[in-house]
Amino acid sequence: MRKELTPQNGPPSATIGNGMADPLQLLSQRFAEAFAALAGSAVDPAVRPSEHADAQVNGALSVAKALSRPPRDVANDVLGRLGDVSDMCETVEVAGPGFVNVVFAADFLNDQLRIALSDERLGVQAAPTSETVVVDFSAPNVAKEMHVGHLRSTVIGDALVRMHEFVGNRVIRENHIGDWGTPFGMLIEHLLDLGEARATEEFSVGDLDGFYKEARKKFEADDIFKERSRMRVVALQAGEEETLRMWRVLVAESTKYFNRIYRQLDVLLTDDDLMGESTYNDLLPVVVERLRSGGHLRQSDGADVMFLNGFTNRENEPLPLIIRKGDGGYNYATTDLACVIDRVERLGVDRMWYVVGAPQAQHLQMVEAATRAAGWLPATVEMRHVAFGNVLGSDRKMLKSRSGESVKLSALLDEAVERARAAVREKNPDLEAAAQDEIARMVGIGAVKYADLSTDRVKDYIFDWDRMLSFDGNTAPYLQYAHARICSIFRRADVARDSLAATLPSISAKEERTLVLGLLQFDSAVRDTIDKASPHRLCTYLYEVATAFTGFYENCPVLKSAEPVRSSRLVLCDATARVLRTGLGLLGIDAPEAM
RNA sequence: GCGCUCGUAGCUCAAUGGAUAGAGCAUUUGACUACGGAUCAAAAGGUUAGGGGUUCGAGUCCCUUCGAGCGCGCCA
Repeated sequence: MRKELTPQNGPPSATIGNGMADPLQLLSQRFAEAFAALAGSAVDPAVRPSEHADAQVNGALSVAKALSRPPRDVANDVLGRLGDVSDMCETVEVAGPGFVNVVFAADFLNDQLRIALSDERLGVQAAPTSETVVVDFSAPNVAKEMHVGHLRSTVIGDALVRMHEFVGNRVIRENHIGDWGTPFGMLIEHLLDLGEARATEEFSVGDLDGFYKEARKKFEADDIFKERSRMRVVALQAGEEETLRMWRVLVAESTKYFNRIYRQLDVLLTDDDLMGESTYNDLLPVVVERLRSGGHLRQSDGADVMFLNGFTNRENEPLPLIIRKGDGGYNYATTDLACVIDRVERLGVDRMWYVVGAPQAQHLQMVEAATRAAGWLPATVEMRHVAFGNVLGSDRKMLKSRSGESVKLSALLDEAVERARAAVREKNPDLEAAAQDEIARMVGIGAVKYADLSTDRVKDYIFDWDRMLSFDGNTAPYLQYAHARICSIFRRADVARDSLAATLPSISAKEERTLVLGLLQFDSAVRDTIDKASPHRLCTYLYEVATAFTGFYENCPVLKSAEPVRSSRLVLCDATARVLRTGLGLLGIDAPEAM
């Protein structure tokens, strides 16, 4: 069976988040003082990774302009005010038009690595204050198949949840499933026609699209059925008990199905995270009443609407946000407003992140504008659209199955595992069948997730089995392989990884220093990824670590080296494996110990 | 028509306003009886869609043209 679905970080403890930072940040702090002394005000030293050194400081160039002085003079002046940095730096020198190139002292890097390794979070600092973050993601529809369209929201949202939890924020996952609205009249009537037993069976084999399409077909072709459906919607909204019971059957069967997909995908979502549209029904009249009493509602073509500054329709007239339809019903905008009230007033959020496709941008902007205007969303609370692009086929059009339909998520994940299984069987035929299955699952699911997470989320990406399952390049299998290789070294060495706790790393070769410098930037990588809500930044970082490890592995023999080098290198191996495993874990991807 | 997003090597993708725009694949050349060959090294490949501007410095910011995708009143 699968492992349990708990996040990997334990509860905060005294041993984590102990204030260490990556070398570039520490360097930045030192330079900030020198720049402030020189310029008379706070200046960002602009410390960056460099191809010419371990780090470069760019601040002198921008300051020079303001001071009307030659940049190199300013850079030299800064160095003069820097004080003694020999504890940290081996060399500090002005280069080019006014850059300052810095090479760190090996002992300093050794120390920082030792500190990071004593921390179960590997140096990643806790959020300054623990914030309450709602992440709204996945959101499939009841009685409908989950398809590739749900992949990105689910995978990206899950990764962001894991990262927020990792840095100590209080995260509330919200799965805003589509469990209400006019289609339920037709779905319930179709359920009645089929009989519950048969309908339940259809759901359990995962053929939800068939169920939905049959209902839709009858609705369009059969006026009597259509009328029954309308009446059923009225009964549902009126809370008629038998109707509600059948509605619950539909929801329960659907969520069972969603959960199967979520376990298959290995994401954290459970029934506890369900916050369907129906959850907010009682709040909808409150939304209207508050807006009305606040003087925010206007009448337009019989509907209650809000007009918000800056939104116009195709005739260049003010574009309304429809709060209550002409027929008295509510639509999704009203529900989204209720969501904001719930999250702010009941949950006390600091941040709301909507992991929703890019086409919803205008809608979410209007929801934000409306709730800010109504005074429900304080300026201190962040509302952020974590937008993403489409999954495309090799033809650069929306990914479709051969028959032209959207691809079922379950079928796609099955295929991923099957393809991974074939690769594992071919490459490592000695593995036991059970191990092969488990590794195939980790590799196949990991490949799909990583392909989705490793490119800038706002862009479309092209879905390509061969590329995502390749062991070369920026892929999950490559990172997993690097991790498995390290585990193999320890098996051969017959050294327990935790026995190295007292061993101090000692950098000598340049490949070691490159690797260590990379490992020490885990903190920055994670926090930058959260700041930008861009998982691909963490992916790029992990790929760079794996690449640096490959360079180390090729040039720095581990097991063949004499002590104390051997032990020091084993520490670097252990550190790399921990960063890779933890980093992949933050993306929701497992790292097998052999593959 | 208005608005949003995107356009980087043959392909797929990176790149906090910083030095010579980086990777992988594919191509070409080479290395080693191997701490896991699922390897490594090297070469070649670019007017960052075009044009203008801001800046000491622009793939990145602003304007504009072209191209692609998506939104724009009672579905969600």
